[in-house]
Amino acid sequence: MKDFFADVILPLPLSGPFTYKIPEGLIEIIQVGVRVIVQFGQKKYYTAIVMSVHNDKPANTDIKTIDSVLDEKPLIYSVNLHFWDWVSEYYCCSPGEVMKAALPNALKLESSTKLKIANYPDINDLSGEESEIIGILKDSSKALKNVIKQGNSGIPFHIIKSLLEKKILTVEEKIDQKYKVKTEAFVLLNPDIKSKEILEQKLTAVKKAKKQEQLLSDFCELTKSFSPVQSEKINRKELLKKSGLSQAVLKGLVDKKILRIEYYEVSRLDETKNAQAELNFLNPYQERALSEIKSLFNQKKTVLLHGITSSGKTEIYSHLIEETIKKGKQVLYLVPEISLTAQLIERLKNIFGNKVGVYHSRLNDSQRVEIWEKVLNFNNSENTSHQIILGARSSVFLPFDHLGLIIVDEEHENSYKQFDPAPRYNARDLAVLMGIQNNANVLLGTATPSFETYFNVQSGKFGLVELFQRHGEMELPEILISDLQRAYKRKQMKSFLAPELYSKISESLERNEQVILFQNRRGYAPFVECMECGWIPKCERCDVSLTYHKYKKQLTCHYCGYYITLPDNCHDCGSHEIKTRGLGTEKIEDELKSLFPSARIARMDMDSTRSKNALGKIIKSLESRKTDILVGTQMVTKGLDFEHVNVVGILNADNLLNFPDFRAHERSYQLMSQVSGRAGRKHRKGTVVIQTSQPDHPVIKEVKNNLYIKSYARQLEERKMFHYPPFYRLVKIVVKHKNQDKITLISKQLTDVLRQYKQFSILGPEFPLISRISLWYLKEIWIKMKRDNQLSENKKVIFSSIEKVKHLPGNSGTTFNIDVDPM
DNA sequence: AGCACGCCGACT
DNA sequence: GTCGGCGTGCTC
Repeated sequence: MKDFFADVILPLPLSGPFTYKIPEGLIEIIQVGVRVIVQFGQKKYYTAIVMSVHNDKPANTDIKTIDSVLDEKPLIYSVNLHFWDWVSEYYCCSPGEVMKAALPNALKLESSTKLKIANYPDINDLSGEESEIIGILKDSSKALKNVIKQGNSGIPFHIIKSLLEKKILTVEEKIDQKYKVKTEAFVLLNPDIKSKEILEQKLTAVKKAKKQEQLLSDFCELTKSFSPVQSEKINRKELLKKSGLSQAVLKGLVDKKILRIEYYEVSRLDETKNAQAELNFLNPYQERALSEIKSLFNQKKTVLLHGITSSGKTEIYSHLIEETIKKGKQVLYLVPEISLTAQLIERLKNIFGNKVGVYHSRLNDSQRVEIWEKVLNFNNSENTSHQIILGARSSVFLPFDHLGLIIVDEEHENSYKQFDPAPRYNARDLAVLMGIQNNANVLLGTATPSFETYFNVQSGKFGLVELFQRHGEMELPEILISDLQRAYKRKQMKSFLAPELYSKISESLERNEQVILFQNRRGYAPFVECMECGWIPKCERCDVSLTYHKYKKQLTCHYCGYYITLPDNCHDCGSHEIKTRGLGTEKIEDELKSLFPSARIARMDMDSTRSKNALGKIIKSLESRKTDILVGTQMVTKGLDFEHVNVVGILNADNLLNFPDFRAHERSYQLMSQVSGRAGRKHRKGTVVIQTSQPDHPVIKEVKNNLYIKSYARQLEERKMFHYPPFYRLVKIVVKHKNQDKITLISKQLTDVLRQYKQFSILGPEFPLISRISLWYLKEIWIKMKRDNQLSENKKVIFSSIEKVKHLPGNSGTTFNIDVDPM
C-alpha cells in the first residue's frame, strides 16, 4: 500500500511547508484544513494545519509521523488557505506567521515542558529550595518555565537539574487543552414527575418547607411546566437569582428527587439581543447613493462611498447588509477600532439581532473560538447566527466562504494596518483582495479617502459614489483659523488658548453646549527640563525624553514603559528649578479647570481609558451632558457623535503639519477634517477653531474650505515628483541590533547589496525619529519601486539580500523586519 | 521561534 | 579539569 503524506504549516517564522507521514489509522480522517499535532525538532509539539495530502515521499529527509488529529472536519476552508498564501507572499512573511495571526490562540495548541515528581525522596535529605520545589509539584505537574527562577522568585535551574539527575524529578512534554466548551448547571424536573398532578402532589408535600415550596413554584412558573409552551430546563443561576433563594434550598429539592441538575453547553457570547427595529428609511440623497452603489457593483468589485460626516453612511450600509443576508451570503463589516463603536454595535444588533457577531481584540480566547466556529458553521447550520461579522482588522482571517459583502468603514484609518508582529498587513487592502477571491462586493466608506483609494478611483479600478449632503437639518461647521504667533506677540494667549477659541468656549459654556478639544499628546508634559543647565530626563532604554504624568507623579517612557519618579533636583547640576515643558492632555485638563472653574471637564486618552469601563463612562457622561469640555488625543476624532457638541478646537495643528513623513499632509487633512465633523448638530451651525502658527499653510486652507479634491491633487503632484505612493510602491526594512556600531555597519551592508539592483531606489539607512527602543537600535531602509508586475520578483531580491547579509559572519543578533506598504 | 551543538573564558 | 557564556545552524 502507498504511503500518504501531508504538507503542513507550523505556526513559526519558517519558510515551510513541512511534510509528515500520515499514520495508517488517520488516512481516512486527515484532509486539507484540519489541525494535526506534530513533533517539530527534538522536543516540542505544535498544532499544524494540513495544506495538502499526497503520496510523494520527499527525498533526503527523515520524515516524522503525524501524532494526532484535532478536528473531524476542516477548521478552515481552502479559499481561506489561498488567502493565507497570498498574504504571506505579498507581505513577505512565512505562512506560519499568517497562521499565527489568523487562528485564535486557543486553537493553537503547543506543548510545554512539564516538571513532575518521579520518585518521592526522603524529605530530610533535601535542602530548602529542593523541598520547596517538591511542595510545588506534589499535587500536579507544573510547566518548567513557570517554576524556574525569573527575577527573585522561583527555583534556580541548577537545583532542578540536580533533582532531574537524581531521578527525583522528571520532565514530560504536554499539550494543554486551551478551549473548553463552557457548561452551566440547569435545573430540570425529575423524570418520574410525568404529569401536572404528580407535580402538584410534590408541591403539597413540601408545604412545610416554605422556601423549598417557593423555589419549586418559581421553577414551575419560569419554565411554565406542563403548559403547551413549557421549557424543560432553566439555568440554575437564573432560577436562584429570580427567586432570591440559596443553593441549599435547591439542594433540598434535589435530595427529595423532585428536581435534578444537569450540565449543558452554553455560549460565551452575548446573544441576548433580538432584532427589534426596522431599517430606517433613507432620505432621497441616501436613496440615490444606495442605488448608485448597487449599479456600480455590477461593473466593479470595489466601490468608494465618499460621504461627509453625518451624511448617514451607516444607514446605507445597513440596507446593503439586509439585501446581502437575504441572498444567504455573509457580511464582513470592518471598523478601525471596536472600542469606539458601542453605538454601532447597538444599532446593528437592533436591526439584525443575533445574526451580528462582534470580533475584536478585547474578546478572550474562548470567545474568539466561538465566533470562529459560528462563522465556520454558517454554511451547514440552520441557525444563521453570525452571518454578519462586525470586527477590527483581524476579522479578515475568519473562515468565511459565503461572503457577499465587505464594508470597510473609515477606510483611511491607519489602524487597519498591522505594525508588529508580521504579517504587517493592511486589512483594507486585504478586504479588496477578499472581494476578488470570494466574488464579494467591497464598499469602502469615508469622508476623507486615503490617497491610495482615491487614486484607484481615478484610475477606474474602484467605483465612486459621493454623498455630500448632511443628514437632517445639519449644516457644515464654520472653520476659524486662529494665528498662534500673532496671539503670542500680542500677548493675548490665555494659557494655550488664543482669543478666538477662548471666546468660543466661553460662549458655548454659557449656552450650556459642549466642547471637544483635540491635542495629540497624552500625559502632562512631553518632557521636563532643568532651567539652569537644560538637562532633560531621558529613557534609559529608548531614545526619547520621558513624558511627565502628573497624576502618577512619574516620568514615563511611552515606548517601553520605563518610569521614574519626578526628580526633585537636576541630575547634572543639582538645581531644583525643574520645569515641565510642552502641552499634553493632562495639563490641558488641569489648566481648563482654572480657566473655566465652573465647567465640568473630562479627558479621553490611552491613560484615562485603560480600565475596562472607563471609556463607556466618559461617553455616557458626554451623552447625558454631565461633561462640558472633553479633552482628548486621536480618540476624540473618531465616531463620537453627540447632539450638543458645538465647538471643536484643535489646539495645535503645527504638531500634525510638521511631522516628518511624506504622508503628514494627507494625515493632517484627514484628522482635522474628521475632528471638525464632530461639531454642529441639528438646528445649529457648529464651529471649529484651528490654532496654528502657519495660518497660510495650504492644508489649513484646504481644511477650512473643505477642499478634499484640491488637497489630494496638490499632494499627488508631490508624490509623483518624489516617487512616493500611490505612484510608487514602498517597502520598508527595519534593521534592529543592540549595538550601535554593529547596526550602522550591518544596515550599510544591506543597502550596498540592494543598491546593485537598478529597479530600486533606496533611501537610507537612517535612524528613525526614535532611534532606539527597549535597548534595540533601529535603522530604516526605504525601498521605492515601480508599481509594475515585478512585485514578487522584487520581493525575492529583497528577501535574498537580507538572507545574504544576515548570514555574513558576525552579523548574528540582528533582526530584519520587512514592511510592505508601510504607513 | 526553540533547541542543540560547539567553541571559548572563568571557576571548583 | 568542568561549567556555562553565546554564536551558529537546523528543524519535515
